[in-house]
Amino acid sequence: MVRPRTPLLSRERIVEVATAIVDADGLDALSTRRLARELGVQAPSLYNHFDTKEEIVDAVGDAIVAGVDLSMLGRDPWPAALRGWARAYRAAFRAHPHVIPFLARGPARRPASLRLADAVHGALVSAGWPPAQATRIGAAMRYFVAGSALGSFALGFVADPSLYEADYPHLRDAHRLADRHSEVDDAAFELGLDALIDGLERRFAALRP
Amino acid sequence: MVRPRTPLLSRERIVEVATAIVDADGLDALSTRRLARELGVQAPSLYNHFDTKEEIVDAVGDAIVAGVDLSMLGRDPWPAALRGWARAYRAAFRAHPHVIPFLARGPARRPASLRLADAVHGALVSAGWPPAQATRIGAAMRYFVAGSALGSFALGFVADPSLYEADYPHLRDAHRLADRHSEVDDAAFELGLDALIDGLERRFAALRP
DNA sequence: TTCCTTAACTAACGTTGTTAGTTTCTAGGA
DNA sequence: TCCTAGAAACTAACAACGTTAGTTAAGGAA
Repeated sequence: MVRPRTPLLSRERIVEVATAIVDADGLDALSTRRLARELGVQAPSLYNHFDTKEEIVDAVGDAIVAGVDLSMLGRDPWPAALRGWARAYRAAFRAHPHVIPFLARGPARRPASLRLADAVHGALVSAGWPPAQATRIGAAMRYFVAGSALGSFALGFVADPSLYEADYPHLRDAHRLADRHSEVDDAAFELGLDALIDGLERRFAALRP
Repeated sequence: MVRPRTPLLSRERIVEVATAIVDADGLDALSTRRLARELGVQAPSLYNHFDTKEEIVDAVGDAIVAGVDLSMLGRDPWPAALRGWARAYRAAFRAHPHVIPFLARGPARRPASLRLADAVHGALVSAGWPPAQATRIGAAMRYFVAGSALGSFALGFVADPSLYEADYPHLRDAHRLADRHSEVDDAAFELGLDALIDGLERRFAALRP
C-alpha cells in the first residue's frame, strides 16, 4: 500500500493507541512494530509523524499531564490549592502507572508539564511565598506525589507470612497489606500530604511574625 | 576457551562491573555483550551466574540499598532517626543516579529493601506509634524519598530562557535551575523533610493528649 | 498540466536478550 | 584411582528491537 486517499495515521491516533498499549502491558511492551500493527500500518510509517520512539512516549506523557485539573491553583487559598492539586496529580498518575518512571524525569519540553509547573509556582508566589521557597515547595510536592504514584507501597509485600516470620520480626503482619493495598496507600498519601502541608503552613506563619 | 581452571566470573564481580557501567554511562549502556566484554568473557557466559539480565540489575539495586545506614533507627528519637535514615537513603540513591529509574520501576521484593522496611517500622512502633500509623508513615516517607531520588526536579528544566519567556511567565527564571541543580534539589529535599516530620510530630503529640 | 510534498511501503542494518548445543575442567563418591 | 555429574566457558544462532534508505503513488499548489 502507498499513500492512501485519506491518511491512516495522525499524531493523535498514534498517541492514543500508544497510551492504550502502555496502560495494558507496560512501557516495555511498546515497540514500534506492535504500535504500527495495532494501527494497521508498518512500523516505519510512524517516522512520518514522529522522529523517534522517545518522542512518541513524550507525547503520551504530555497527554496525561494535560488532563490534570489546575483550576484550584490561584483560586483557593494556597494550602487547599496545593492539597487539591496533589490529589488531582496523583489521580492522573495512578490511571497510567506505567508511564510514571518516564514522567518523573521532569517536565523537559513538554508543554503540559511546563504549564503545570508554571501554575504551581505562580499560585505560591502570589500567595506570598518568596520565589526561592516556592521553587522548593513545588519540588518537594512533586517528590511526594511522584513517589506515591510510582508504585504501591503495600503491594511491595508478599501475601505469604512465612517470608517475614523468621527474618523480619516487625513485618509480622506485612502479608496482610497486599489485600488492603489501595486503602493503605490512600491513607498513607493523605497522612503524608496533611503532614507536609501542615509543616509548610507553620513555616508560612513564621515568615511574617 | 572452555571451563578455565579458576572461574573467570562470580556474581560479585558481575555486579561490580555492571554497577560501574551503569554509573558511568547509564542504564541503557548496560548490555550483556558490553558487560561480558569488560569482564573478558562472552555474553552467554553470564547466564551461568544469572538467569536474566533483569536479575543482574536487580542485584545491582540490592547492593545499593544494602549500603544504606540503618543504625540510627531504634537508637535515636524517632524524628531524628527518620530524618537521618531519609538522608542516608537518598544519599545512597544519588550516588548511583542511573539505577533509580529501575529501582523505581519494581516493588521492593529485595532482601535489603525488606530489612530496611523492617527497621523503619520497628523503630516507629517501639517509639510509641500505633502499628497502623507506623505503616502509613513508612509508606509516606518512602514516597517522599523515592520521589526525590527518582530524578532531579531542577534538571528537568532546560537552560534555554526563550522556552519559558513567552508562555510560562512564572517560570521566567527556570532556565537557571539546571546550573544550580544539586543545590536546589538538596534544599527542596530538606524543606520537604522538615515539613513532613514537623507535621508528624504534631500528630504524635496529639496522640496522647 | 507539472511538480513538490506527504505518507504509505519493502528491505535491510546493526544491536539487543536469550537459547541450544558443545567442550573441557573440577569436585565428589565408589 | 577412576568415573561421573555438573559447572563454566565457548560458538552459533534466533527473534525482536529501533531506525534508515529508497520506492511508490496520491494530494495540493503553481
